[in-house]
Amino acid sequence: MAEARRPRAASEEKRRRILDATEEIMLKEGYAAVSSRSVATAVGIQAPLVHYYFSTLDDLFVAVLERRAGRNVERMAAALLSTAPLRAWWQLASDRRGTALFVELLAAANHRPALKAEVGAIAREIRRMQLEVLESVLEEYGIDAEVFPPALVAAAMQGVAFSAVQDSVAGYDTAADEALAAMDRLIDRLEAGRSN
Amino acid sequence: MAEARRPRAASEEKRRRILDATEEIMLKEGYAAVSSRSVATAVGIQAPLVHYYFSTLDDLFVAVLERRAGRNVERMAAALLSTAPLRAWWQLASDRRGTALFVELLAAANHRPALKAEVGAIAREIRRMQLEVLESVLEEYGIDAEVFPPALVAAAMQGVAFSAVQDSVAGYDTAADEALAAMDRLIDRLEAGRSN
DNA sequence: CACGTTCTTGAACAGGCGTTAAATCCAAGG
DNA sequence: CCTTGGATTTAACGCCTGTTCAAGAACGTG
Repeated sequence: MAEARRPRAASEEKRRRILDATEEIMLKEGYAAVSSRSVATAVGIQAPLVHYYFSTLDDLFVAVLERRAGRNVERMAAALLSTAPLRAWWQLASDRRGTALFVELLAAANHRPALKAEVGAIAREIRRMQLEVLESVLEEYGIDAEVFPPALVAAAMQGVAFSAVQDSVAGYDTAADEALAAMDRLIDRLEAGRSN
Repeated sequence: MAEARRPRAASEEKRRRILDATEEIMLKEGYAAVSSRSVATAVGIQAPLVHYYFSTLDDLFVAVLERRAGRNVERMAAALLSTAPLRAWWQLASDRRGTALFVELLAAANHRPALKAEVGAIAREIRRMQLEVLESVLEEYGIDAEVFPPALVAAAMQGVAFSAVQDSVAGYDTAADEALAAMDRLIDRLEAGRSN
């Protein structure tokens, strides 16, 4: 029995290029513009080759999400363990490219069950990590957990980032940059006054 | 020159039914599922008739947004003038159906310039109203405008509602209902402690 | 009833879609 | 050098798309 031959060096690289191109298209033209042909053109290959690497478009979307999410779960875990958890978390949450992509994935997930399941699993995992840390750390920040329970703080971090970044990226004139700056200052204040 | 004849009574009704069907499709299958044929089928007419009422799909999307937004601008204006502005605002912002539709419109706007312009105009108008009221009312609520300036409060109201409602509607298990409940209590507390 | 407008349809165009099957290319192993 | 098998392409399938055009139906008015 012959040894399993290793795939060519170029093939893992090609997977990466396909995922990169898909992200780019989602950001520039929306998730609905993602098709085997549009992705293929962007990469410089033929459409069926996309299906060779990702047999259906659902698989492709899920792969885009998983690559992003895998990195983000790690980063969030590291952020929450850092010496300034709120600041590190906020920096992650307010990433512009990530947020823009998130809007598309969220909307796409609404009518792609496989993607929706994956989004749900990742969202739950990340929130679980956040809540766990907040349980023990809110007090150090001097935040009254009666008034601002972990679930609300987590929703606020996520929500403010989402709302302001989305408006800022899209160019909607809603004082979004002012809100982002104020949030920066608020986080600074909280980190400075942290008791531990 | 003959007097301009009024359009038939049924035709305004048909416009409404087309817009209703479009909203329904956006909610159930996403904005990408909106097509002249899918809308026509839902209404029980032929595809070209959709174009008779809304000559392009862009026009249709913009009309959906405008109908919603028109109502919402009025409601928000009324809310901000009410005796409990934050509570009324929060009730509006946390509307489930409106939020779900908003995700779709936001994503659709990212690659439909005409829609994007309209979203921008409406977002700016609503935010302007909110900021104006917050300028004068934050103090009454005992909120330090140095720490929580109007822009941040507005982004937070919008963001928390968006984040929690979206997760709740999609069924993502992220303690969203807990966050919504906590926000309700927070608003209650603020309204109760209002000095005016 | 006849006219003119409004509303509605049937048919068609050119193009894009996801996906499959078969054929071809090409590099490495024996 | 020739076989093997992964990587890639060409061709094709049936279907859906936005939109236009011309024809027809339904209706209010003179």
